Amino acid sequence: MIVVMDTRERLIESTRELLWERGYVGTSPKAIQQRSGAGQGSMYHHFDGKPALALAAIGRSAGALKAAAEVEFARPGTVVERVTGYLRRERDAVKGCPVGRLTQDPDVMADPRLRRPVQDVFAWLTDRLAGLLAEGRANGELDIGLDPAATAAALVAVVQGGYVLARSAGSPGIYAQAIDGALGLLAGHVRYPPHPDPGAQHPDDPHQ
Amino acid sequence: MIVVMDTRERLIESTRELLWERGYVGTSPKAIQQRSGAGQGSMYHHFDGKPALALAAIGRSAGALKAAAEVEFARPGTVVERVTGYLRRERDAVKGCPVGRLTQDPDVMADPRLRRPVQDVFAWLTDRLAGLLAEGRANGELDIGLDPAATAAALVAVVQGGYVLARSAGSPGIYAQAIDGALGLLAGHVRYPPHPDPGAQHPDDPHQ
DNA sequence: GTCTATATCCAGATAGAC
DNA sequence: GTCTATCTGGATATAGAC
Repeated sequence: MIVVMDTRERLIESTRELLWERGYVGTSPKAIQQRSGAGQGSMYHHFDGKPALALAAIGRSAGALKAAAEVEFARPGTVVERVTGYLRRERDAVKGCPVGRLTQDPDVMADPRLRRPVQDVFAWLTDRLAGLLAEGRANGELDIGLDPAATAAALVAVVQGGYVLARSAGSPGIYAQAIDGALGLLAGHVRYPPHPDPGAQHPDDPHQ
Repeated sequence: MIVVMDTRERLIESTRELLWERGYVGTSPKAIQQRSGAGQGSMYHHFDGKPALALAAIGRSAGALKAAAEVEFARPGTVVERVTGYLRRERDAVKGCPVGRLTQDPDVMADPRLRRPVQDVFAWLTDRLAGLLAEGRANGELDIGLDPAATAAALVAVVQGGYVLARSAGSPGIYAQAIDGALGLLAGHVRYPPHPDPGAQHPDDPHQ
């Protein structure tokens, strides 16, 4: 299947890539034009300027992050399996997180409109994960003493910090190690089996 | 005590602050001159150019990070107490990590000389922490099943990722929560008491 | 919608006087 | 050591023709 992108679409995708690779401060209109193949006039026809283009690109990256996480969270399986799926999801660790890296961009953080999608997606992510952990605590899978909100924040932080370590090392090994460490720590709070939940399909217990 | 810095010193410190606040790409020679109070000619007399100035500033930030961590690691007390001290050390979470933020700077990562101190300090930090955790495992304080290297990577990642979350939220609460979560997870692997170590002074057991 | 021309300002220096 | 002058190029647009 060949997907032909129109100019507007190519501008947004090129901006997304450049924000990921070089950040907002490090991305120039000229670089966006060259990568997208659009001319000067064409770019300013479709978008007011660099901030408007960045807003479209950032919104899209935040949406993609949310969707990719939700895929893992919504899988069948125990809470621990789904959390593990999220943490072990394939990522290009050395490339870093397209949303997380924006928190280091002073001009993004200074502009409320650019900052909003970044703030919102991390708030959503930690809340969603906290809900999942609370579910695991309620069904007996996880220790009653485990704080869902704090644990969720820690797990999201391990992913974001894992990117930092992988970039500093220039290789993804330390990212995988950090995830392993987090799962090893979590394992100390897992109790089997979870209580059966009539509303859920469990792969090991498919009511056959 | 009044400390008078000479021009060279003010240039390095100003660069350090600007790299922290705005990154390498976002920091211009002019901004450095204005903050340091040095003129154009003065700056280029003391340093070859922006990369040379950044190298001095980054080396200093990396050294400061290492020294601050070592203060916590070298305190008296159990391994868990010292790891807790490191994690709970006062940090301006919203400002972020002066070294970690450089991993998002494409021009820093692309220059081996600028990148080296960043890479080295994170490698040192995870190794140092892994050694401490191995010590805790050996003296019976920590579960035998705990992987020191992976756990160390996870804990360093929680700190770095906590900064990302705090910056995204614009407030330090989520950073503290992530640290709490990590310590809560670690608590599931702590066994008391540690074996007595004749070479160490323990505050709860001071051989009085 | 896309193109080219033009404009202003800043980045990042170099040169030489003092 | 510090100052001012000067330079090349890129960032970030705006204007108007096609």
